[in-house]
Amino acid sequence: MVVAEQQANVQRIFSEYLERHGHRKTPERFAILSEVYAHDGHFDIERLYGRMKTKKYRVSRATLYNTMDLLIDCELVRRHRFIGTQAQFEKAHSYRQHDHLVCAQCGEVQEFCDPRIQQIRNTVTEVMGFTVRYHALQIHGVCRNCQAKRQTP
Amino acid sequence: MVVAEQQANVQRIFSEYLERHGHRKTPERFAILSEVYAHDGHFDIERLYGRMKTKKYRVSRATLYNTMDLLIDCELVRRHRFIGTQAQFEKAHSYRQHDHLVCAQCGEVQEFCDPRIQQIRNTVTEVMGFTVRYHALQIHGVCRNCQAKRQTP
DNA sequence: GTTTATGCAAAGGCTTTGCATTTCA
DNA sequence: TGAAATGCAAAGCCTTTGCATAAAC
Repeated sequence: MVVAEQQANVQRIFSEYLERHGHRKTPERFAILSEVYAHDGHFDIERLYGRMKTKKYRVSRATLYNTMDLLIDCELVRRHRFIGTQAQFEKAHSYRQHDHLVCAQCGEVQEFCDPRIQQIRNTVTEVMGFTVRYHALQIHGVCRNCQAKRQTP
Repeated sequence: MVVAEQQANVQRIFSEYLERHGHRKTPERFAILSEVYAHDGHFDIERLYGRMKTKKYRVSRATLYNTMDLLIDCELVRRHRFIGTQAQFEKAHSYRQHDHLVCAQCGEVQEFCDPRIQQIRNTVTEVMGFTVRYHALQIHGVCRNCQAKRQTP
């Protein structure tokens, strides 16, 4: 099963990361990673907190924030700020490179891919001497659905 | 003088925008716009508040936040969230299209341009039926300076 | 046995809100 | 004059911090 494979994979990556940095391998950390990789799409801390509370594992918000920092550092999770101040997260491993379309009307966030973004990253490295770790491209506007609604109100 | 020209230009755009939307033309609003366009680079609300306090015009933080929303709506100002929760703003008119390189080491934000981003916007419109209003591309990593420091510590 | 992580609650920082006062139209 | 904007302070929301307790190593 692909999902189980991915779980095993990221758990191993995280474990190695913790070891390499002298961090402890607590059950909370692995439970959080597991929960993060059990779902698709974006989530905020409150939602993750709720999910874990209803399930077997209850962790504090503080631990969620701390663990997110670790997961972001080892590139298993990405953090976004689409609108407002609240951070949104998503899993980042084995997930095809993508960027986001944010609809100003309905607030929905769609994903899209474009290979030219990789070319831009390469150019930035070559021309500006900038070592790229990651990028985030958000395109804001009005999605197809909301546009249809506009025309026939 | 080019600066004065630009000031006159954006004041007119803002004035027309306010009229078109039935908003009032208060001196605070024009003073804020003027202050925003008197400087280059990014700024946060606190800095703008400080600048205006030391100068002739003192406005409340609430009015600054409200006016930023208006200026963003008429595309005279852009809002960014580079790191953390605090919003950064910059003027947007007559300013060549650009994106940002964010250094994780020193926190500096550089600008860069790449015409391929416009092609990506066009493709998104054609293929996904998404009407683009604006975009934001942030590339995170380590800038040239910090990399040099790393090598010779 | 140390040292690090967790959990809780309190503090913090940025932003928004409510309401009295002022000001534009 | 009437509706909208301002200013101030309080409230809100998300996030971080401090400290006692628990648990890795």
